[in-house]
Amino acid sequence: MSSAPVRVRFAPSPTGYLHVGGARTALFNWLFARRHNGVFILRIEDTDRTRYQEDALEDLMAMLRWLGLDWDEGPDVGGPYGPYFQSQRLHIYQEYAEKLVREGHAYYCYCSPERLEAMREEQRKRGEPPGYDRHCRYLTAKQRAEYEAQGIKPVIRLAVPLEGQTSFTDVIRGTITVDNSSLDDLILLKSDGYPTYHLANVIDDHLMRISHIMRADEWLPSVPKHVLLYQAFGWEPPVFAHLPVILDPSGQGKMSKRRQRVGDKEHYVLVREFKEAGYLPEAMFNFLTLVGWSLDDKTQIMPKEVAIQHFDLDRINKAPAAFSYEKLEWMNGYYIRQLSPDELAERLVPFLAKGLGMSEEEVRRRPETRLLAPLVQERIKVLSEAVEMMDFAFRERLDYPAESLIGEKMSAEASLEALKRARQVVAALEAFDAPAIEAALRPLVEELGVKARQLFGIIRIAITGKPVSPPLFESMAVLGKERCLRRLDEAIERLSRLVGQAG
RNA sequence: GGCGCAUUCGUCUAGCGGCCUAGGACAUCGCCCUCUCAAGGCGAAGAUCGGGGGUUCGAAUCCCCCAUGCGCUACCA
Repeated sequence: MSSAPVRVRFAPSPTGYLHVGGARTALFNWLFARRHNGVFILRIEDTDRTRYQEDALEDLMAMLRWLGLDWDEGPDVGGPYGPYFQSQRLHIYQEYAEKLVREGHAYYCYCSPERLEAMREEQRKRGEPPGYDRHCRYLTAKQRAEYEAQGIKPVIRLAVPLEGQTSFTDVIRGTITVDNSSLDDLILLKSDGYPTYHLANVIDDHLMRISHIMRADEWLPSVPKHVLLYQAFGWEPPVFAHLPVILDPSGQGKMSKRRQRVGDKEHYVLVREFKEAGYLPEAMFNFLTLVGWSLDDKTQIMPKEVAIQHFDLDRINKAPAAFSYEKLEWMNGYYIRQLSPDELAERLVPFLAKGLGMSEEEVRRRPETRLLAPLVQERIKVLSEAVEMMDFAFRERLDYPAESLIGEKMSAEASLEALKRARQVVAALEAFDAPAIEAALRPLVEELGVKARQLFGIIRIAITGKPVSPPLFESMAVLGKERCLRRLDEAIERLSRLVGQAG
C-alpha cells in the first residue's frame, strides 16, 4: 500500500441529482480521508455534454453538505490541483492523449459511428463478442492523410497489447487478472475533443495525487484498461478499492437513479427526496455508513466521530447490499428521539410551514410548535409525519365526521352525555396543565361506567379531530382552556345534531 | 455470448479452522406498560452458512466443480 499522504476523491458526473449510491461512495471516501487526516476532493466529471444537467451540480454540492461531507479541494473552494471541473481541463487531456499517440500507445481512429454500429451488428449476428475490430490501428500515413483530407474528426484509441495479461490488486477484491486479448481498444478522446471517463479519470487521479480510488463496483471491469493506461504513461496506479453495489430493496438489481417501485410502495433514491421526506442527515449518514461496511458484530448506532475513528477498508464488504428502507426508518426515528425538544421543533419548522401553508416565521412564533414537538417526538419516524399529528393545534376548525364522536361500543346518547360531563369538568378547571386535566377527567371514567379508552377516545376526537393523536391531556394543555372548551362545545353540537336526526 | 464479481436468518450483517448446538440489528409475532398511536422493557420464531465434491482429527471459514444473481461489454459515467 502506498505510503503517500491520503488523498481521495469523489468524482461525480453532473448528469442527475445525487442518489444514495453516490452518497455512500462519497461518504466512504470522506470517512477514509478524515480517518487518516487526509484530503477529500470533489471533482466534477462533466465530460458528457449530451447528458449534462444544469442543476445537478448545485444539488450535488448541497446534498453533500447536508450530509456533512465537506471537501478540502473542489470546484468552489479551489485547491492546488485545480481546476476541478474536467471540462476546464480539456487541453490537459488532449496533450496527454497526443503524447500517447506519439509514443505509439494510442492511435487515431476515423471510423464513423455508423460503421461501428454495423460492425457490432455483424458481430452480434455471428455470436461473437462485440468489440472494435481495430480497423484504424494499422492505418498507413497515407490512409490517415486521406481521412484527414475528408475532414473527418478522429477519436484517439488506446492500443491495447494484443497478448499477455494485466493484473491489479484491489484491496477489497484481491488480485484480479485478465487476458489483454479480452480488452477493447477503448476510446480515450472523443471526436469533439472531450476525453472519455477512462482518460480523464486516470490523468486527473495522477495529477491530483490521488492515493486511493474508492468507487462503485461497476468500475471493476474497466480497471485493467486503466492500469494499461497508467503503464503507458509510466505512472504508478493508486490503490484500488471497489465498493459493493447497492441493490434496490427487492435485491434484484442495482438502485437506479429513478424512483423505485417495490410491490405497492414507491421508494426514494435521491438524497434530496430523503431530505424532503424528513430524514435527518445524521441518520442518513449513520445508515449509509453501514451499507457495505460494519464496525463490529453489534454496533448499529454510531456517532460520526466513532465512524471516523474506526473506518477501515478491511471491513468493507464484498457482497452487494440491498437498501433497507425499514432499517433506515427505524434509525431515523431513533435519531429523532435523540434530538432535544427544541432542536426537534426547529427542524420541524419547514415541514409544518409547508404542510400547514404558513410561513416559517409564523410557525416558529407559535408556541404550539415547541410545546407539541416533544409530544410527537417518539411517534414519528420521519419529520414530515409530524404535520398531521400537530395540525390540530394550528387549525381553527376541525374536520371530522360527527359519527366518530360516538365512543367505542357506546351509544350516541351516552357519548353525548360523556362529552357534556367532560365539558363541565374542563370548564371548572383552574389550573390547566396536563396533570390537572387528567385528575379532573379521569374520575369521569368511573362515574360514566365506561372504559378509559372509550371516554378519552371521544374527547380525543373532539379536541384533535382524530382517533390517533399525541397524548390527550398534554394536547389539551397545549391548546389551552378556551380552545378546548370551544372544541368540546362544537363536538357537543355536532353530536346533538346527529342524535336529533336519529331520534 | 465474453469477461469479471458475489452467494450466512425475509433484510443488513458478525464470522477470517476448534470460542458456532452460527452472534447482533431491522422487520415479524407474543407479553408487559398504556387515554389512542408510538416509544420502552421482556420474550419467541427465524440461516443445517447456494449445491456437490474434496483437504483436515475438525470447515460457514481452505481448494475444485456446478448453479444462481449482479456488473461490465458505448465517441455514458
